[in-house]
Amino acid sequence: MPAASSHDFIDRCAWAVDLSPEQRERVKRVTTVREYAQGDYVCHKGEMAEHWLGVVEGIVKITTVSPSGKSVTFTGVPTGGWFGEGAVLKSEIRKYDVMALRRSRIAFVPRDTFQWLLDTSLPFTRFLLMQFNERLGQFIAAVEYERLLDIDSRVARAVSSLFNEHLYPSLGNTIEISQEEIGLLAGISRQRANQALKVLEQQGLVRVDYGVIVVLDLEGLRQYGE
DNA sequence: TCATTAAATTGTT
DNA sequence: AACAATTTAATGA
Repeated sequence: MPAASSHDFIDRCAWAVDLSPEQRERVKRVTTVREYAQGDYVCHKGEMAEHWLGVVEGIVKITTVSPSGKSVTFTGVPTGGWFGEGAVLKSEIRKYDVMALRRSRIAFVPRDTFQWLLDTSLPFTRFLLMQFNERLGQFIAAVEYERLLDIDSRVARAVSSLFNEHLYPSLGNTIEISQEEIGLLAGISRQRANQALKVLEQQGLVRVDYGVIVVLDLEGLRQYGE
């Protein structure tokens, strides 16, 4: 079914540029793409991980349930981001839930192909190492942000975590995201997201346009509230 | 290119 | 949650 042209997004992935034509061909052949509506779950905690997942278009959020029972967002993953490598690598179950914040298309790379790339491509292995390192950084930031009760700070974190030049290189300093989606991401109401974004805009950290957020001071955004 | 309209998003209560 | 205002995108003259 998948004509080569329908999987062109593979060519634009940072981890694919250094693959051999044969490797890329195999990836394109076995990769499937599924579409999800807003609010749909891409995968659930506890499921066996059979695929490495990429956001072809849209945005998803990765959440876990804290011991106290409340849902806490680990991070959002925008277009161009890949996730789920941890569970695939170790043939484990998913450690989190993944929900689409808007209509999104998700790519599924089968586990055996993922393993094969790891075995045969040094550039791919390097990419994965980088990805793990960046995610570790995000995790550390998330642990700190857990104790931040201030809503404005949490929104600042949620937005700044979307801007990572290694994990999501295609993003630049602008992201198309509505305030409702910010609310979903940060676990707050759209109204409160609107309020928080105004505060951040007044501080000169972001510019809020129609359906768009432009980051003016990424470092300031990351450190906001500390 | 401009005007009209519908849909999405934002501002406010 | 509801409503009004604003912006965008699509349509057709």
